Amino acid sequence: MDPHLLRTYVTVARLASFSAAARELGYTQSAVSQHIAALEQDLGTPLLARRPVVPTAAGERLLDHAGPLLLRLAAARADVVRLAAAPVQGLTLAATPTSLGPRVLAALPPAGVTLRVLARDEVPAAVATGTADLGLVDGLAAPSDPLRLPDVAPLTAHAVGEQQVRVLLPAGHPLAGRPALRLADLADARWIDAPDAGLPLAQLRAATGGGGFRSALRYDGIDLHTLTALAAAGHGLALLPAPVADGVPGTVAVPLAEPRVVHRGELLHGGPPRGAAADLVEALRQP
Amino acid sequence: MDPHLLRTYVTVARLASFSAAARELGYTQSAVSQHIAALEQDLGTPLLARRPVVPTAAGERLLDHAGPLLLRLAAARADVVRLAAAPVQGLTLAATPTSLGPRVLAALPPAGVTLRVLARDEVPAAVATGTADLGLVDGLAAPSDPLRLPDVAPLTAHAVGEQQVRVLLPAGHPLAGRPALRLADLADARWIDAPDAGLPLAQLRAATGGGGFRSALRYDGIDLHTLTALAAAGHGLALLPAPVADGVPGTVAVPLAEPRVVHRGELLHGGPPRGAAADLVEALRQP
DNA sequence: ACGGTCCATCAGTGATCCTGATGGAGCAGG
DNA sequence: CCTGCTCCATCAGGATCACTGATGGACCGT
Repeated sequence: MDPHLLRTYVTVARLASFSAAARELGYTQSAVSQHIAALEQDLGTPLLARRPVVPTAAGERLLDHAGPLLLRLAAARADVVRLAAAPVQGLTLAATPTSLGPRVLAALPPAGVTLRVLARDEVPAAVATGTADLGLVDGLAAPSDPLRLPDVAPLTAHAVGEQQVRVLLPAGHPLAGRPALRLADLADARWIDAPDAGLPLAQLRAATGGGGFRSALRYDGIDLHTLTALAAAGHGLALLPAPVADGVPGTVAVPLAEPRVVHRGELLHGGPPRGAAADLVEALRQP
Repeated sequence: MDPHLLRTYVTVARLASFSAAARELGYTQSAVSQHIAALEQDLGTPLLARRPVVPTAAGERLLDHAGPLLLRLAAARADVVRLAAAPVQGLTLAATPTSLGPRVLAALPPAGVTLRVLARDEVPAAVATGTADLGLVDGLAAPSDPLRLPDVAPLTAHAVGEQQVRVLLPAGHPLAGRPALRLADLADARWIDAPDAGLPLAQLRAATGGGGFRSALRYDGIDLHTLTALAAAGHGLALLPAPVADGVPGTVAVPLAEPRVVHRGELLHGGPPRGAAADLVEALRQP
């Protein structure tokens, strides 16, 4: 199970074509065919049905493994090389949209920062593969409970702050006048499902133990302004950290009383941070 | 970064010797030397100091990655092969010592079961690599919260039961008469640190947010009888699921009132279970 | 000084991995 | 039915790679 073979396998499966994969990878079609044949012989089972090119059951299973595997491989390489390479100029920060609270923004150095806003799952990957020097992720968690992150590589996490959670209601909503809300009261409401922007409904369902939380609209983007505008227009409720939820025009942000969860931010890095990254880690570290 | 090179690298690092690694892997010393040289050239940095053979900083970092990486690779292979191979005769079950509650024991088929009791981290690895068909892990968690398991591979988990948590006190302990205990009251007590037997103190500290929980004795074994005997003899307190803690001679098992955690068991499997494994999954599945 | 051990290096060879060419299968159009 | 096209499998050949076995230099204990 050579990683090269694995890589050509996933591109063949993705493009559903041997020849297209060969073009993309810079091989001849012959080489790709041999790669797949070698993999199938090694594993003792067909992985792809030909004509049309579709993964078999075993092939599907291999696809589940191959992505994380290749990611980890890239992460290992990047992590080791990072130690050896010269300290980088500048600082690349990968962050989820809701993780950029005032405290982080204040601590950023005045120049030389590249900021890439990514979906929640992509941040650890970016840090692991060295695409970013540091990562900022956030999410709902019980107080002083670490976030559950996909472990693509051994990353170090520091808590950088916990913020209150607010329910974002359109201004005219019947519950808008309440001083606080319990999540159980809102199980029957319609929610915006925005997995990439930090609001996966599945997480809410898990937190409250099951039912409810129907989705009114699924938002696959990442932009928070759009998300709050959707909430203001009555397309569904949203659960957001206080600094993001407060002051959105046309909405009311009501604190969440129950369950006792907080919006927690964590700073990720691979090896020991160096240069500007080290300064930022030091500045943001929980006192 | 060929996995073969990675494999010889980890064995060289483990044995601190090129020649010993060559013997173990069935290579010549020359080949091992070339493997390491190839890796170092590929990554552009020395990984090992020679004479004595000790990993450099970059090498240490690579070691952190290599283990999980090779594990995942083996897991991917096993998972795919499992789908293709003939359904296994019998059933191999990997379990932590505390995970074998009465419900599980009752559901086991009357014959043909191989049971391997392993440390908590080794169970997912055993299931992923196909050493076991099914895995049973357990641990403390908030009610209806999934366990945090090392994700060596995409495994499927089913909850199989939640049990009350008891503090195991020696019979003469001053707190033995209490109807219930709060963990915060016990932060200053001495605990048995038994990471392999399912009682890692680090987990307790995390659950209560920090301090306390000094360790009186560290128990590296896996055997529960020894652990309860240690607790009875006053070598420290232990936190155990009710079915294990109740009825241990010379001890009193007091329910834990605060924090509200349960002892949760989960059943793990890789691909879709087949044969006897499928029956057991069906029988244990939470109704 | 001298074996002994250990790792690095080198030459040689068998295996491997590519490319380019060829062939068969399926498909659309005539 | 035949033809032209696309797609994948297979084959032959050549460059490259990965091993072995031999040799050499560095260090260690005697």
